[in-house]
Amino acid sequence: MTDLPKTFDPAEIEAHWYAHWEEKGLFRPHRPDATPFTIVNPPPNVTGSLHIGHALDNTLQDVVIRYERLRGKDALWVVGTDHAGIATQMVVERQMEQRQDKRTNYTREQFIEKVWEWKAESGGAITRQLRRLGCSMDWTNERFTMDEGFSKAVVTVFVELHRRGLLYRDKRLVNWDPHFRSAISDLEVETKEVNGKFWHFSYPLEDGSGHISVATTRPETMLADMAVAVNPEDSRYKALVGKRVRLPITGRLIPIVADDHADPELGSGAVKITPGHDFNDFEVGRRAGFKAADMLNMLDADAKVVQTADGLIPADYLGLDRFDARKAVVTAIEAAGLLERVEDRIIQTPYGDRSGVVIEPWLTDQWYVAAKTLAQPAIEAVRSGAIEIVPSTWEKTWFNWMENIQPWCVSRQLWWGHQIPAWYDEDGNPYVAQTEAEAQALAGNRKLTRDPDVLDTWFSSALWPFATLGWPDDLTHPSPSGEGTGVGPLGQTQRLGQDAAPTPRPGSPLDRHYPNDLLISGFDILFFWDARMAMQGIEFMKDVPWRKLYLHGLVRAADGAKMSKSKGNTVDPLRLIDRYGADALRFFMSAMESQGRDIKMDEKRVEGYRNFATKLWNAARFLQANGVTASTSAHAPAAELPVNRWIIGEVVATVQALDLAMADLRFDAAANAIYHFVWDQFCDWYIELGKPVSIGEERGQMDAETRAVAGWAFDQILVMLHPFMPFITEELWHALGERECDLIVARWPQVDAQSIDAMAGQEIDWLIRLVSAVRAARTELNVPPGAKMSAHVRDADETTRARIGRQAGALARLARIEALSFDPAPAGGAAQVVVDEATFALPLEGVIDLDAEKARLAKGLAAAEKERDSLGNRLSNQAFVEKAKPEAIAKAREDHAEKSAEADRLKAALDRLA
RNA sequence: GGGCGCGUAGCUCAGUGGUAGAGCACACCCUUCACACGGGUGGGGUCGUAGGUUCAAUCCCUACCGCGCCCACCA
Repeated sequence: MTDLPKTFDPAEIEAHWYAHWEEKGLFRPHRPDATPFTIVNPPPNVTGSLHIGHALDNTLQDVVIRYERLRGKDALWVVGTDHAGIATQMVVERQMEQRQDKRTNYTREQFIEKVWEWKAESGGAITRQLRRLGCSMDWTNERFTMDEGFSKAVVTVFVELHRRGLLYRDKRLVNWDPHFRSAISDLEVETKEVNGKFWHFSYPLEDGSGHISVATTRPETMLADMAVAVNPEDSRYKALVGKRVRLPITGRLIPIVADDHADPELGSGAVKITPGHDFNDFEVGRRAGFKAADMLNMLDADAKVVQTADGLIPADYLGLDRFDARKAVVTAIEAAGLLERVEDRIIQTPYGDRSGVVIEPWLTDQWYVAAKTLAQPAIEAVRSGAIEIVPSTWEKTWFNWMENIQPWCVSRQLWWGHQIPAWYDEDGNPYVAQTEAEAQALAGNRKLTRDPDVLDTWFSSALWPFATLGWPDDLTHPSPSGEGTGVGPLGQTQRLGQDAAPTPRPGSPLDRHYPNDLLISGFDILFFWDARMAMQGIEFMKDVPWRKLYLHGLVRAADGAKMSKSKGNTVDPLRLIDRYGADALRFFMSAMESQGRDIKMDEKRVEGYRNFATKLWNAARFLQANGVTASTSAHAPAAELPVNRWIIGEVVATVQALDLAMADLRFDAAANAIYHFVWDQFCDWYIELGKPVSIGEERGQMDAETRAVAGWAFDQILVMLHPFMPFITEELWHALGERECDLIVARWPQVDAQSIDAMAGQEIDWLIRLVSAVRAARTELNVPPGAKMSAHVRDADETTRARIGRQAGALARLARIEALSFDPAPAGGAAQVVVDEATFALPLEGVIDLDAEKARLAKGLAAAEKERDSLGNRLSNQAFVEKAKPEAIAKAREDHAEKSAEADRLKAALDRLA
């Protein structure tokens, strides 16, 4: 136990205690017999650095995990980083560019080696930053989505999904990102509204009998048009169905088909069909009888024009960028006199969320997950309550997305990531297996080549809740697909019987910690990550990944705008930590988190919580100076003094409030409960009431009982506050005495409602109201703060007389009332204070401004009368008395009587002044 | 086109079927022996608008006005 320095330096404390906790293994104390409690951290990108959203997300998780750890659970917070396919490859490629180097100067193996080197040197900065925030993760089992065990899980899942028919290769339109030259999933496409044009073309009929008008926002695609569609009900065009159109520029002959997709209200009612470059047209094309393989493609991976299979695109178009091709097509159509008109129009345009370039629907072979099948049990899990979503408003969003889910494209044309475990023979038949040897076994002596693609990063992170816990090795039989199983090109499977479904090895981490108890995530990754974890978790573990899903909002800039690097309005959490301390930032995040709503950044408020930390610090200094030390018992010490019995009850009430708030994941309510207890009860009243009485010039001693109770109450404060402010509380915990354990693994206060003493509570409540009322009167009458006064009490009942006797010292110190008598006040002016049944007269002869005092009393009287009359009116309302709940009537009667009496006393006091 | 959320004190936000709270800001007072990153006192809101339900609405319902977000193939 050391004396606390006068000033509180968060930086020093934070570094010291974090290192201490981690070295001693206190983030994951050995508690094999305790109830497990598990959270997995959303693995941040290995390229990432801590932004304000991480600060919120991780603070909330740490609050929960520390709370559960203090409550004695076997609390596990799984941590690791994500290999972040595109993001990481971008970072390394950008570095290469700076050295006049590029990825394609290397073989795939060499490049991947470079990425691993990058990771070893620069990756994972965020894990150090999470430590600065105070996050108590289990670093001893830190994972990476491409570490050996995790990779095994990914391959196993891929092979197994394929074996179950839930993952397949298909040729269809994908969202193609020409910048990355890769397919991306629907979720990675952002639709934006941009100013565009609507071009109306006139297509000549083959037989020369006229023209048909079509309109498009993407003229260049006409080079690959394969039909014109009209609505079958559209009488204008019925006669034309079955005729053919001679396309301008290419001269291709294409049919006019009937299809419901054509909207008679829109444009001319006829629509050009480009099955190879438009999702709608693809479907129309299929209905018109085209096979996917026959759909014309006119773009390459860079979105430059290439020759279609029929060879009809004129040579001067080949190699043009898609936007140049657009201009060229329009120019040519116009020159041919076939451009009817051009309209300005707002167009919904798809962009790649990472590349920012316009996405091209492109016909390729990709791997798809049968999301629709996997979604069904995930829908059911929420519907049945197996997963509870908090706040529940998100359930609808969950259902809506899951119910309309499309096949999930999981292959990416990148180098960095989990390479797809599929091999092709010379005829392009795929063999999916865990290893090349197994694939070869399936293929016989055909020569195999491995699929060069990698998996969508979210495919692997979807496995996070179980693959970090030892899956699949900790299953009763390690490989769920068994030895040498796989699927050949014709889909022959060696399916295991349902009875052979592997289960977690009893007692293994997988067994103990799956399902996780809770997932905390931002709603921005609800579909990307949360939903996919639910789908994969249920499929492979036969149980939900987590019992509860808590979704929080975004941290916004002070003006309410979304923070983004491009806008330059980001707030760096590390700067806030430097300036105010991690505890203050964490408390801010907790106190502002009211179930899912966005949080607006308010630095003044962070500062306020830094001030709160300082307040706590100084309270500890005061206690220390008065010989208060660590309590020796978890239970409240025996106490006789009302003030001590009162604070014990207040501690218990605060624990109850906190437990309630935490059970509901009301972080704001929890933070506010402990904040107000510390500041408004403990510091403002308890410490003041417990201050030793000065005897003459000598400083008095705090009595032994109060020292014991203060020590105990402060200990409970430190424990309760620890989840929110781990650093300062740990520091003070040790500053106040020798401890058996560190605070991080201390014991959460045990609630004992018996400790609440109602009598003592009422007495201190009375005392607080009396002191406050006297102070208010003094201030309003401009009585000098230091002036000591006497008081004459009238109408005091036995209880009040007894309280006055016990609390004389407190009244002297806090209200500056030195002498109290039950004799009538002497003649002359006096301020009068009414508390309950008693009236306190404070003689101020010569000093008092009688008019001011009259005005003061009149104001109080008016307020009391107003409430009295309002309640009176309610009570005299027949309808109220007949229909209101009995409790409400009783309450109104009680309040009415109270207010009436108060008004009467104030009136009497006022009369005495007249 | 669907879905969700928000509009409460100057600002940022809680909240409850019985005439409203916090933090900051503001005003006045206080260098009182833990703390001026403090203490004390105080001012400030017809709880977006209009209807409805109810004995009673800021809280429930409806419509409207404003703001934000998500999803969706209108060429």
